[in-house]
Amino acid sequence: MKLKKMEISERVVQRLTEYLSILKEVRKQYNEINSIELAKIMNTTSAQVRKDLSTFGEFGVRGKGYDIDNLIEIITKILGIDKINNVIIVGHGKMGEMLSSNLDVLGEGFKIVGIFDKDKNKIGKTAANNLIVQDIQNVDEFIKNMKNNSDTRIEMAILAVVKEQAQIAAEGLVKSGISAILNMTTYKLELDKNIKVVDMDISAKLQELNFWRINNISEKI
Amino acid sequence: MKLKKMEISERVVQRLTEYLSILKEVRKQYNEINSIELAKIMNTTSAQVRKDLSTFGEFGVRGKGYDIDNLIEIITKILGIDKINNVIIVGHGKMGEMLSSNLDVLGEGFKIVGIFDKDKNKIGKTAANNLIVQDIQNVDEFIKNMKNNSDTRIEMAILAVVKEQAQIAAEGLVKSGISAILNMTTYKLELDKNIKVVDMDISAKLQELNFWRINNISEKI
DNA sequence: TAGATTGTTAATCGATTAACAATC
DNA sequence: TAGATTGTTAATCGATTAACAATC
Repeated sequence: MKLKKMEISERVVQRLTEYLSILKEVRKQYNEINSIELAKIMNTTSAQVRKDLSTFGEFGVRGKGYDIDNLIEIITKILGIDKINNVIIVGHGKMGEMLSSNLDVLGEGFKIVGIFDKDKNKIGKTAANNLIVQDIQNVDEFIKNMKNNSDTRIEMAILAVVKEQAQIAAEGLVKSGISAILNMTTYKLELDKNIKVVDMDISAKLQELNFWRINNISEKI
Repeated sequence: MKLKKMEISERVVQRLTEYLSILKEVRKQYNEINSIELAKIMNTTSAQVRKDLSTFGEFGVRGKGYDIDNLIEIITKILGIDKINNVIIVGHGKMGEMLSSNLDVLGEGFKIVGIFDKDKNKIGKTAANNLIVQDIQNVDEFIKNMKNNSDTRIEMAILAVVKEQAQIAAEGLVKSGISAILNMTTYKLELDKNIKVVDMDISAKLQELNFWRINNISEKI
């Protein structure tokens, strides 16, 4: 799939993940959908739906709409979750445990292939997904051993350490070859700009929500 | 604090939560900061920092910059986390358990005052934070009993049920008086527009991250 | 006062939307 | 063909940034 490089905005990618989730839901009842119906569920305009999708190609049929299965397949490919992407979990506290024990939370397309912690009491224990928690000191060797086979290669990490360890842990991961980090800590990582970081901060989201609640003004969409 | 209603964008509020997190970190070393330094950590421009802050008032000193403690206090107030906001957790699976056992995850300003589930095996058990898991059928009574005292009133819920139950559970909460929901499910809730919803979808964030990784283009800031 | 940095205006940039030709 | 809905262009709207007067 060819993407017009540098021309895709963060917003479009975010909406793409929303479209996918909605389409999977709607598919339970329907085979087809048009931009007007999809826009309604998304709380946006049909023009935006069509524009977003047309960023990646022509997937609709004029006069008819979109085939839902087709759209699901295409978005799945665009997001790279048509194949399994290996992920390691770094930090096996409450958050890390939730991730390794909750089979559904990562969704399709991702597989946890390693769990690391620095706590001697946790190292060696078997997590709910049957992986053994490894010493964070061995993460470099682990990643490098896996990197020569595209099926085992690891480029993504979920960072679930305590805030205080976030920066140093992230730097170590980058040195070992990790190029994408889902940052579950509240620490704002400062890394080389070719490293992709997406932040996932529950307390920040709660703060946002609270702001809108107490100010009782409608969020712009 | 007076806000110019309807004139605050979602982006500004999101950045406000980031400023707060960064300022708390920087405060460990410094007392003051200027818009240039703050912008550098935020990966944005000093103009944006000043514009964002000036949305809410004049907090800086010309020629000097901002007093960090002062800024922290102000943002804390704007986000309404200078007081305790009561929250209930609905759904006590892996995600709900993580939330009720991880003391830090909600951050300051929020307090879990109730945990609800519909699973008979969970109801009556004591969670890690010493609250007893209650039958979801009692949530309406619980919320209504609390609502006449501003210290006990509950307006926020964290929705951590399985996707299939999300819509129906959310509708119930709204009927009981909940006006703000942090939605941890992948289901796109459809509720009255005066109900505030913030989505927190780990799989969606992973998908986003994966997109940027495989396309290796820089996200716009 | 001179130097520095804010707060704000105006210019720019980018994202959303309306409108419509293309076409199923 | 007539009706419907896409894909895309052009217009609009909103957010970001540059620039600078205000002022500490």
